[in-house]
Amino acid sequence: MSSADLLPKTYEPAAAEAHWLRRWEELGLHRWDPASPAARAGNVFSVDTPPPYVSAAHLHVGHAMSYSQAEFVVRFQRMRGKAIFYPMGFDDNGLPTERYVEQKHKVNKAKITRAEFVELCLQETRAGAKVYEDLWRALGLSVDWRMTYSTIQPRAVRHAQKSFLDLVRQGRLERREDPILWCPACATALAQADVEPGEEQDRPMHSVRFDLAPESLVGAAPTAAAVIETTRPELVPACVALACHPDDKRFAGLDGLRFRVPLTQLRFERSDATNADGSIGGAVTEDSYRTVPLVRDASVDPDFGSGLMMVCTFGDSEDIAKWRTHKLDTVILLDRQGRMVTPHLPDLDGKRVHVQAKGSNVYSEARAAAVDLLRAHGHLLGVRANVSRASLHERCSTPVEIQVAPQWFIRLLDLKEELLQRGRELRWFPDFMRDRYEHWVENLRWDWNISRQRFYGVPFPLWFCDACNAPAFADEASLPIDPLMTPCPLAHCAACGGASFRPEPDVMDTWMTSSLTPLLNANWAAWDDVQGPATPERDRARPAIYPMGVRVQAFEIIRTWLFYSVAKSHLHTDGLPWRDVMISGWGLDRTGKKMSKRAGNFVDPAEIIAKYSADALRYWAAGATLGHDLRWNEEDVKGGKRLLTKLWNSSRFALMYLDGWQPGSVAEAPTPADRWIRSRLVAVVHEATQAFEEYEYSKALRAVEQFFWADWCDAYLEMVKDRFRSAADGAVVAFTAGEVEAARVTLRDGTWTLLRLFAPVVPFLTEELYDKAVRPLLGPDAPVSVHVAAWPESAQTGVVDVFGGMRDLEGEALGVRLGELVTAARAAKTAQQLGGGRVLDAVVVSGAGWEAYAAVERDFLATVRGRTLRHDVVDDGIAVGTSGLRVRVEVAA
RNA sequence: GGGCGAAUAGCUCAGCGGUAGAGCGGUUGCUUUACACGCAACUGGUCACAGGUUCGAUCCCUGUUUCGCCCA
Repeated sequence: MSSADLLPKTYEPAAAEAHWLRRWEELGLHRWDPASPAARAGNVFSVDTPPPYVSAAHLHVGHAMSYSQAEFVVRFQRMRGKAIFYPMGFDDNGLPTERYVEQKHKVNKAKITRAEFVELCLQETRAGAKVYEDLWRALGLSVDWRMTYSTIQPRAVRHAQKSFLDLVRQGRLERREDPILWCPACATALAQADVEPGEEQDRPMHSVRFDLAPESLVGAAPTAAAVIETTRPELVPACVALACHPDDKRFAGLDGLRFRVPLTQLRFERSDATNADGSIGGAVTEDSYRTVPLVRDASVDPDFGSGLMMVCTFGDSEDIAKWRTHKLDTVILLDRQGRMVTPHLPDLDGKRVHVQAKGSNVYSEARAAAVDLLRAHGHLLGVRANVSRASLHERCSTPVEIQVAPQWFIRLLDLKEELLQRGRELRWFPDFMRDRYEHWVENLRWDWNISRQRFYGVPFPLWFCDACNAPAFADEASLPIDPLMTPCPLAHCAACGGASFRPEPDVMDTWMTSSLTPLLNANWAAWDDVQGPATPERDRARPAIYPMGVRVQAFEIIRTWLFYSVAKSHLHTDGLPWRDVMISGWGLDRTGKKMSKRAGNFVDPAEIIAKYSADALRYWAAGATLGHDLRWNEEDVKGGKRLLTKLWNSSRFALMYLDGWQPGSVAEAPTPADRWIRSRLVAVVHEATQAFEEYEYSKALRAVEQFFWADWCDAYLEMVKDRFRSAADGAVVAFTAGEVEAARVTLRDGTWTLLRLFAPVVPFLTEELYDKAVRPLLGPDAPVSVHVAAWPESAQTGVVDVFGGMRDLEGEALGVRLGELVTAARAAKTAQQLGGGRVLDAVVVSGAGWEAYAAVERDFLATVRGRTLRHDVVDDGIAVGTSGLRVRVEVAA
């Protein structure tokens, strides 16, 4: 059997991909091996890759894109000789999972125990993880699946709790009653990250008159009043100040005065009698107003409305800022379900701020009632149309409110400078992403609230004393622990001696755990454990991989996942979590919108893989410039499929001429064509290497693909065909044995190098070709897989290991001339409607300066299949580049 | 309102101080023993707009407009 028969005429991706997935697993190619020479030498590339929420079952090609992009670099680094630590994680705790389970199982939280609910969450988590893992495997992600972690597993819980206790020990944690973002529908505190801007909606602007308090009227015009504009009239009774810009002269006369808050004078006296309409009876009387001061604050826009602004507790974060700055009173009118608590205003009391009407969250029964009251008492001066956006809880689209409740906070605001410095120490790819981190940290205004009033998440390792409310923290050795299941080990409260405790019912913000993924991968919590050979691989302490090599993620979670991770590593290890950060863009649909399950514009990656192969999908993903979004375009996936076919066919072609070859029996004598393509390949190897080192996989692929298609296939393979023809087969040029040998060496080494260059992006096809076509040519020491073969440029020496590793500039110049001649002659053939295979009796070159082209005459004739070359003084034919030469072709009649 | 990014061929995108590039599409040939998922030759662009710097600007600077995103 000849070696050419080893390659079937067509490539069958489905069979090949399934085969190699199995085989790679058997070979353990992707396993982290701490005992490997590279790992011992500290030559490690470790990857902190995003643990996706597994519960949403919303996988689309955008996910396939971003995970593939990171993996291109992983495969490159593996070939560069690095010991790879590449685990996959799944984020399965927190609110998103709860919401998903609630919706899918129609859970009524009143009718289910906490334990039952958590079990449902775990069940969905396992099912979701399976879907993800199947896709990641099918995509060929070279993950060490033994290292998989989940953020709800005991090891992760232990890390999150240890992190908590460590921060308690450092004095970084505080329990405070603070204004916090709150979802009235989910009845929990939220992180800034859980909030998204809503659509623009009609939110009318109400003009409300505030009268001067009589005691302020001394010396002022008795009719003076202040007018504010607000979209939240129901919060008027919660007003604690009016504010204007410090330089606003219009209000100069009002400084130091106080204003009556509308509606606060009303008193409702409940009577036992019931009114005729069934409402609760009672008389409304008037009492004294609550009054508020005027404060001056630079954040007030003097051009907005009347220039005077109402500060209430709390409508938005601007209110909180002014409340803090000016140490204002606190008046809370909303309960945790978003209902008004105004016992003195029965028309308003108990009314909900947001009614979840179908497809709308605009209607507010509280607002309507408040407007009626304001109007009835003469405080409403007008209503004008206005559109604006509310901040919504991204999981349920309920407008977010602000509540005050005791929560655990990690103090971060005093660390801004240090955290900015950490951001500067990181290497950002692309670099401009650094700005997003800088601006986020600079504008940081709140400490990190890590409390969530939910069920499913990492419990806080502590109890409260029933007598004095002092916290009793769990011992670090007892982690992981759930205080709801385990009684407090203390007999008496350290603060007051009390003997009874209650568990902290809240759970931690999901980022509290996610921010630990670098430490979790390094198994930080186990660094001080005694470990033996029996310690399972996934539980081993791995301080050697920390800090990790690279964090991979999308840009929208720089302010959360990345920021919190940097903060945690700074606090726990006084260092960076990783050296590099690689920020990817989004997968967009064909109209340029972000792809998502919710929007219904997603493309299922499994279908695409089935239709075009995983390699083809990866090829599409490789088309996005790092950090930029990529539109879905099935044509580009087809382009990937075409590339696979082209690679397959060109390798078959090369192999055909290497059949039965005894290398080295003749000394090779490279022609200009050989010298040109060899030098070009050396240049491309270097270009691709540089690009991959900078995480510029798309640039690397472009360079390689451009070379492969245009230079290697269209040019060089055509140039070389004639060398393998005998005179009987119609050879037009007689090449020497040394020249034929040179072509064979070029075909072998070129093909081998191209497979290695393409391997990170299209791992299956290149492995199949390597195994069937190239490996037999490399002898007994051939690597077991193209993916553990040495990258053609050494990481240590920078030397390219193919064709002597040096550029041949003279050869490249000859190649350019050859190319110009070939193009002109082909144009001449096309003009005469001659096929490429048609043998020409003569090629006629005219013009001065032919001498410069003489060296490429034989390669030229061989390429265009011309028997003879003739010079002519008559200028005629197709121009050769800018040389002044012209070319025409002649065939026998 | 602030920030980041983008604006280049019909489409999707590279490029980025010195005569504008690729893929797809379109046109015309070619069934050439690797490949018709191909080959050859073509087609196609005031490089958003207005100023400025420069011998020279798609590229640098300033401003404007439009789009996307992040944050107020």
